[in-house]
Amino acid sequence: MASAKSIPLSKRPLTDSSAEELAVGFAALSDPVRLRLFDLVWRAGSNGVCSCDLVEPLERSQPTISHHLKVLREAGLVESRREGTWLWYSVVPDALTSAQGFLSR
Amino acid sequence: MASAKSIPLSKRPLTDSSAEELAVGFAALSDPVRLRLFDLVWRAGSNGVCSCDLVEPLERSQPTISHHLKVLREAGLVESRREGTWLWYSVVPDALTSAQGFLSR
DNA sequence: ACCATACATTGACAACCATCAATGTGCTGG
DNA sequence: CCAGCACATTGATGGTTGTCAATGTATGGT
Repeated sequence: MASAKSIPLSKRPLTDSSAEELAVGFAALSDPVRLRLFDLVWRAGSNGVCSCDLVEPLERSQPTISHHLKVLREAGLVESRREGTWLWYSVVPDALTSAQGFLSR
Repeated sequence: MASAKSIPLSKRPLTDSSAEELAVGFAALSDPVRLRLFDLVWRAGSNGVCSCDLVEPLERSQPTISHHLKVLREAGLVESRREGTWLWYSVVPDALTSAQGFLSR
């Protein structure tokens, strides 16, 4: 007999939970300011970028940038490392793999 | 002299307008219900799927599904074709290429 | 003409979001 | 210990969003 489990994962529709997980990632990238923010962090590579260098190019207040970085962090897209007074942000490795997997099928 | 124009596009940070365009696409995919909706339409292939078959599996009211389909349509991700009383939805070809391009660098 | 079906639109409401000024916290140098 | 810098948090505000009940519109059959 053919049970539901015999259907390959890729042939089954999105489960509620994986849709939820993917949506969190996409939501983090759904704001233009946050996208440019993520782009700047990404370009900085593994060294990362000091958040003090992110306020001016995005033309937003410091609290607003801090808020967006928090959203990106809680979505698991970026992480931060202390360096004295400064915080250096970098992209979490493989943070985008599930999104990439969904978009390219 | 080296002008800004000599820098390759891929090496320059996201412009405001392309960030806006990408954000619209990601925003359309930032809701779990809408993601599953898009997934179902996608799986239907070029034939498309009747929207009457999308209400029940997503456990939302008909107006809610209609609303989400409108969001996906206005984001340029899906399109609809009339077939008598029914509307058949399908994914717009190349709708995801810019998003894919951004995510895989 | 009438009715049923498929889908869209409206209106309303609670929840969420982007933004900033003001304030708080933690670190460093003197 | 204090002054200054980097960054986070709070509170407030105007705008947006997901949802549904009610209603509207279009199409097809009888």
